[in-house]
Amino acid sequence: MSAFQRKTRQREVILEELRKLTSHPTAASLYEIVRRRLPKVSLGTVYRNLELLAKAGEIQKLDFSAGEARFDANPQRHDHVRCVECGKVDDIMAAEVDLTERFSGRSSGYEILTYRLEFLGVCSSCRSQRGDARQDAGSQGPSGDHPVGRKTE
Amino acid sequence: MSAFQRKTRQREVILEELRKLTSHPTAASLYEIVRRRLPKVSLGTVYRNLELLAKAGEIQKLDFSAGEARFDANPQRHDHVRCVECGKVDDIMAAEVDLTERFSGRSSGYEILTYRLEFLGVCSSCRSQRGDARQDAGSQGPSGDHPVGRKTE
DNA sequence: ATCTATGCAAAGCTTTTGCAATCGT
DNA sequence: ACGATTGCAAAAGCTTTGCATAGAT
Repeated sequence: MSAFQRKTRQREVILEELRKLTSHPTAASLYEIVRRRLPKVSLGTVYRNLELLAKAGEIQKLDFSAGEARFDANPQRHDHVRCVECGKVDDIMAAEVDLTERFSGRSSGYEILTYRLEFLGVCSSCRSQRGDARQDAGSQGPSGDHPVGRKTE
Repeated sequence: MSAFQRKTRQREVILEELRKLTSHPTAASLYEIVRRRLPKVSLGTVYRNLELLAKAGEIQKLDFSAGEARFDANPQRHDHVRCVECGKVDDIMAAEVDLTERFSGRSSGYEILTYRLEFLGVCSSCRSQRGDARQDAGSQGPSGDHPVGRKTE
């Protein structure tokens, strides 16, 4: 199930260096670090390997917006679900408790201001197109009816 | 404390149109919509106003990664805290329950695969620099300067 | 009459990609 | 030897910005 067909020095070093860090580096900063061991490596290779490693489940890519930013007329903090296939984003009410307080209690050293919670999944529309049969509660149904505060109007 | 000094037709229409939508549009798609009412509007103006509106708290910008993606050597799902001042990202253990199940129970129409939870706050290092005095014992050790932070905002 | 906000276009950034050369198997 | 992977550089998004002008107060 590996996504790689060949083992390369570049990928090996990229993974090794990333594992040494607890700082969640960007591709560019990891590139600078990897370059100290492989001066000839290219930024493109770093990007390609990070992508492959993430797909293989070896590492994790942290990026919510997946390219473009989106805007929500509702300024209130609330949660979202994003369809990983079509990119659609819906509002949801996921946590009935405010997670801010829950985490603020711990001595993290951070003064918590807010948080963002986003679920990733497949919407009913994409599931049916995929032939996955099951498709409960209408297409936009439940998520369509303003689950989150004032959006009405 | 409005962030705007003048009221303009462009901003008015942008906000109006965004409020009509439940689809969390991107700047580009909102631009297309606004253009139907203001054919001469520019994409730059849409970006500028969305930014202003978000800063003013009228709307919300949905984008976690704030530009660059970050990579985490730990492939396991876990939560993060991001310092809104220096951009540093730390791992945390925020929820002891798996939120996937919690949300999957509801008929959202989505087949939930996973989720991302990110807290936003101010790290102890930035707080002290800011003269905010208080700075409790962080569990992260020397939360000094990672080679990561950059122009996060 | 000010001076902010706009339109237009160019520039900036991060990320992706085409292609010939390289290197793992 | 085959072809996946690389390095290089150009290209491709998305977003920001400089500048002269329009427009709000």
